[in-house]
Amino acid sequence: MSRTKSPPAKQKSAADGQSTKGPEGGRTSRRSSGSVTLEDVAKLAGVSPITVSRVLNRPELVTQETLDYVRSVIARTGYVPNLLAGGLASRKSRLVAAIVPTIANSMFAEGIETLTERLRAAGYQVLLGLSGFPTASEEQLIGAVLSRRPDAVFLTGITHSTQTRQRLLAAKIPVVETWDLTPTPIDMVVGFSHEKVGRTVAEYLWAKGYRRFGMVCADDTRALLRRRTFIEALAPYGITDVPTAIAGTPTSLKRGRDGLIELLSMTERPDAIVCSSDVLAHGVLTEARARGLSVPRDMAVMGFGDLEYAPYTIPALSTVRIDRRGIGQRAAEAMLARFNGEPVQQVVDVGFEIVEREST
Amino acid sequence: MSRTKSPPAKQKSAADGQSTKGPEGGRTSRRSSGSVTLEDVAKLAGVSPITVSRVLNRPELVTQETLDYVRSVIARTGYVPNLLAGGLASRKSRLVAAIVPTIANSMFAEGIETLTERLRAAGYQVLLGLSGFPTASEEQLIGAVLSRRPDAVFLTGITHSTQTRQRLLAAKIPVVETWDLTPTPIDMVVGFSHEKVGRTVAEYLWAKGYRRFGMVCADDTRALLRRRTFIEALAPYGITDVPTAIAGTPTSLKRGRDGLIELLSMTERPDAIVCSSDVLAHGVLTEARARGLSVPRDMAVMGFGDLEYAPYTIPALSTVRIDRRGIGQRAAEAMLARFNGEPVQQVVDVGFEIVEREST
DNA sequence: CCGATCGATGATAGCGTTATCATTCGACCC
DNA sequence: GGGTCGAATGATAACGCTATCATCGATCGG
Repeated sequence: MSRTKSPPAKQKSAADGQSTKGPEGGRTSRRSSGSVTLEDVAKLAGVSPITVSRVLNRPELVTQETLDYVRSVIARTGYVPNLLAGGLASRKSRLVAAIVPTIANSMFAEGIETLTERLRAAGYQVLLGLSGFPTASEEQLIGAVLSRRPDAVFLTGITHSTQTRQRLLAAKIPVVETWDLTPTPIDMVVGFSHEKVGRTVAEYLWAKGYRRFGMVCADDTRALLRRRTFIEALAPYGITDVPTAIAGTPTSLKRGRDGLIELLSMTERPDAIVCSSDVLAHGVLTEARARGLSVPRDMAVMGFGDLEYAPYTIPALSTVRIDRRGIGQRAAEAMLARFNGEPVQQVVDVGFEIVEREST
Repeated sequence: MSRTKSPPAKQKSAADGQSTKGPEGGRTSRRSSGSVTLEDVAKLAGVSPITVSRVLNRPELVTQETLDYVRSVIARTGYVPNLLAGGLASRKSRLVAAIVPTIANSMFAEGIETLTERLRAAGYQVLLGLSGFPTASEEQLIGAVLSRRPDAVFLTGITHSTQTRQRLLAAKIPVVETWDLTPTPIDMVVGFSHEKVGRTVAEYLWAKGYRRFGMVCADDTRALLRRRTFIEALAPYGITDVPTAIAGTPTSLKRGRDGLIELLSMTERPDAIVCSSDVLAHGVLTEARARGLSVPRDMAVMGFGDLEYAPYTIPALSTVRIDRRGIGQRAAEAMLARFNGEPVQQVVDVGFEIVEREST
């Protein structure tokens, strides 16, 4: 506890004698911002700037005494570190970019929430990029985002232009592709197999005895992929045609209702309707009710996602459970592991699960 | 068109003679990152760094000829500007922080989407902060966010701690509070009056002839505010008691169903149920159906928000329309106006509108 | 025909941090 | 008892960009 040097005594006087960045300090800089800098804190505390930096970032290297005193000065001055400067010097921005088509439906939003929260707890923040708007290509978005020098990138899907891949590769940072699976990710991938989902749903419904199928499917890469394997899996059973109403994106309850209307107008009533999302399924359920159709007696309905409300619709919606938050969490963990130089799994399959409720 | 100086000729040779940052260039820096910098581009193009900077940021100051050539070098080298460095030097981060409780329901998510998209088009990006997680106080979030030196901040709500207000004020940047209204914003506010919503809904339902009211209300500042004025507005009519089921946040269809169950267990069946969100209302509608209650004959249901599905539920949901995307848009516009030094309205009321459908 | 003006470009000096190496000083070991 | 080591702190020089002022011709009005 007893130390020769006594920082507190020293700076108290310094603190009193010199106000924060007045015009008195030698020559006035023509660019200074007026806000408190690390150097100001250092002067007031009577230590070198690097010590203040250590107090903030590597406190274990600093004496308890110095630590306490510098911290008190920081509190007193209301110093807010400048992470632009810190990031420039350390080449670590503590920023993670997340690129998703949309956050306006909980499909992706929950994963982003979990990602954001996990990363925040570790001192990172999330830069949001929306690729679903037609005005911004993923290409441009990547450029804008990389100029912030993020420490990692979260991507939705596995289909990216060659240029996008190259730029991400060139950035030499962890990249996590999500919501799908591939043996050849840019870097890492956290998702599940849409092909498998399609096949599993087909087998499930076939086993339940359904024979005439219809689909309400979003106009979306992954949804269409599930549709393809769903149909392929039924081929061996002699099913050659699965009438499909293509709903636009973003999916909505209305589009689900419209999808069923369209489907029923183009074909005899199927005995099972497979939807590419719970939202669409909810719409199908609603439209079925409006038409006096009983689900599942007249027609079964299958969703995808297992959103919050799936168990609470009438009838309760059978669906495919996806661990949406798990995707965000695994992605965050993979990034953090990489930051720490720990080994990571390149391909993480979060799987899925058929959830049978009342609608099938 | 004819110029004495011929940049193209000059640098072509330079480009060929000197590869990007090899070990040959004098003394090797001990910290260089290896990625292409603005200086590299400048050398290759045979111009000064500042000219390259101008090509990127103020192209109108540069000759077409120089512009074209420098751009070709940028493309050839795959140069990605470093906005950390740029932000540090220019004191403009081109970053906007958005703090919302959650993005997992479209209430806030759509506004954030619109904000993000509008700002992106103007060269700004959005840093996402989630205040809804109990592990992170808004206080801490503000600190983390301000250390990025954002050019503006988007906040949800108007209730913030004194310290939060002070720190935001001290940052001297545009701050837009949203989703509520106050005559004394930190800086600007874009929202609507919850008090007025409560009163308006009360008058509307009273005028429709409803007399026994119940509420399913989220445990949320603004929802509770609407509830208060709703009840106050009914007092003159002799209504002294409005049984309320308080639903937790985040709201969900399940919580709406549970809310109705709770409400019906605590009181005689009201003839109108007012819900603090469409999600809850949807749950109430669902539970009513499960109990064989006819809406609105046995019981009217009123929502809040006018989410996408409100017109498509059965019966179609009467609700209060809020221009959710408009809030994001106005906020973005206010920020951009401030960046350009244009005058802005401190208080923007986006209003609301009762939407009468079938459920009332 | 000359000073004023303007357009294009450049030199210099930061912006606020942290990486890296250096220094100091007491403890400790053989 | 002298050399070694390690803990704590500091000096210096980047990090990659832009603000600011300077420079250099060309243009132009009187």
